[in-house]
Amino acid sequence: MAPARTRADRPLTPAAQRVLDVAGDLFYRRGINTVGMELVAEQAGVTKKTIYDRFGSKEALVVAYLRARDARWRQWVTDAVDAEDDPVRRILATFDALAEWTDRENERGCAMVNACAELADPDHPGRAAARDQKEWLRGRYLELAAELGAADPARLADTLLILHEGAVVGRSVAELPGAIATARDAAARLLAAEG
Amino acid sequence: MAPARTRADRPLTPAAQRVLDVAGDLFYRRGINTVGMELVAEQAGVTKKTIYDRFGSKEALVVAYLRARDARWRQWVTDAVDAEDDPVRRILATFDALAEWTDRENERGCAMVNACAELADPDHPGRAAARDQKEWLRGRYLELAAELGAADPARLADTLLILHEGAVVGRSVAELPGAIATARDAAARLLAAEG
DNA sequence: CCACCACTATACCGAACGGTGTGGTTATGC
DNA sequence: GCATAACCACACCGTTCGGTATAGTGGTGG
Repeated sequence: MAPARTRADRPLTPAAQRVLDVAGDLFYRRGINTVGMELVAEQAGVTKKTIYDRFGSKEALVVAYLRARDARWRQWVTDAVDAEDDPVRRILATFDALAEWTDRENERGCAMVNACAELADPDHPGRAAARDQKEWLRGRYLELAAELGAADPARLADTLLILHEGAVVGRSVAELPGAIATARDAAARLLAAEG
Repeated sequence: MAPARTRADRPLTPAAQRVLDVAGDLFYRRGINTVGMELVAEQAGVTKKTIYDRFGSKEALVVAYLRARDARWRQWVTDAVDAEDDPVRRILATFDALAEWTDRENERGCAMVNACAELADPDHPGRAAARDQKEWLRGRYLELAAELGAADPARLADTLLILHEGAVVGRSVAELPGAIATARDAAARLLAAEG
C-alpha cells in the first residue's frame, strides 16, 4: 500500500500523519459534518494552522481520510482473496473479510456510504472516492466471476456487490447481527447455481 | 395512513404541516446536519418561533420527518404488495415498488440509512425510527416467506432485506443504474430455488 | 367582549464553525 | 553558518448554528 500523501503529493509529515489518523477516527465515529477542525487539531496535538498548512481545507482532509481508509480496505480484501485458490472460496472470502473488518471497526456501517449521506453536493470529491471504492470492488468481483467461468459475469458481479453492501446496511441500520453470514450464504447458493 | 402529529400528539396545524413538508425535502436532499432551522423556517414561510412552538426542537423535527417519510414508504409498499396475489409476485412487487419510489424521489439513497450516517449518537431517536423501518420491512418479508411456504422463512426474509438495502446503496453510491433490477432478479432466482 | 390560539416580525444569545495572520522555536541538511 | 521546513501558541475574522425573548396581529369560539 502506497503511503498517503497531501496536496503537493509529498509524503506526510509526522504531524500530518497524526492529523489523518485522528481525523479518520473522528470522522468515522462522529460523522464528518459534526466534527470541527478545532477538535481534530486538539485531538492530534496540533494547531489548526498546521492542519491547514498540510491539507489546505477541510474538504481535502475529508478526501484524504476516505482515500486512506479505502486503501486499507482494498489491501484487507486483496489479502483475504489471495489466501484462497478455489474461485468460489475466493469470492466468499470477501464476505469473510467484511465480517472480520466490521468486527474490529465499530458498528457505524460503511464509511463511504456514510460520507455520501453527509456530502450532499454531488460534485464533492469525497463522493467520487466513495464511488471509486465500490467500482473497485465490483471490478474485483468481475475478475473473480470470470475466473469462475460464470455464464453472466457482469450480472454476478453486480449481485455480489449488492449482497455485500446490503449486508453492511443490514447489520448497522437494521441491526441484524447475522447479516453478513446471511449474505455470504446467499452468495454461496447463487454461486452453486452458477457453476 | 394516520396523519402526522407533533409533541402533544395533536393534529398538525397548517403551518406545522408546511414546516414538515419543507423539512422533509431539505433534510433529504441536503442532509440533516447541514440544514439549519432558519432555512427551514424561511422556506416554509414561517418564523423559527413557530417551528419551536410546534415541534419543540430540531431533534423532534428530524424524528417527525423520518416517521412521516417512513409512513409514506410503508403505504407505498403495502399497496404494491396488495395488488398481487401470487406469493412470489407479492415479494417481487416490493422491488418494483422500490424502483418506482427511487425513480420519483431523487438519487440520494435511503433517507433512513442517511439519517443513521448523520446521527452518530446511538441513542438519537432518529436511529430508532430508521431501525423500525427496516424491522417492519423484514416483518413483511417474513409474512410473505411464510405465505410462500419457504423452508427457512427467517433466512429468506433476511436475505430479501439485504438484497433490498444493497440495491439502494448500489444505485446511489456505486452508481449502478440497474441495481434494483439486478436485486429483483437475484431474489427471483432465490425464490425459484426455495419454492 | 374577550380569551385564546396560531402566527408574524425582529432582535438577540452564547457557542461553534471554517479559515487566516503573526510571531517564535526547533531540527535537518547543504 | 544559515536557510528552510515543520511545528508551536494565540489572537482574530465573519458567519452560522440551535434556541429564546419580546411585541404585536388576525381569527375563532364561548
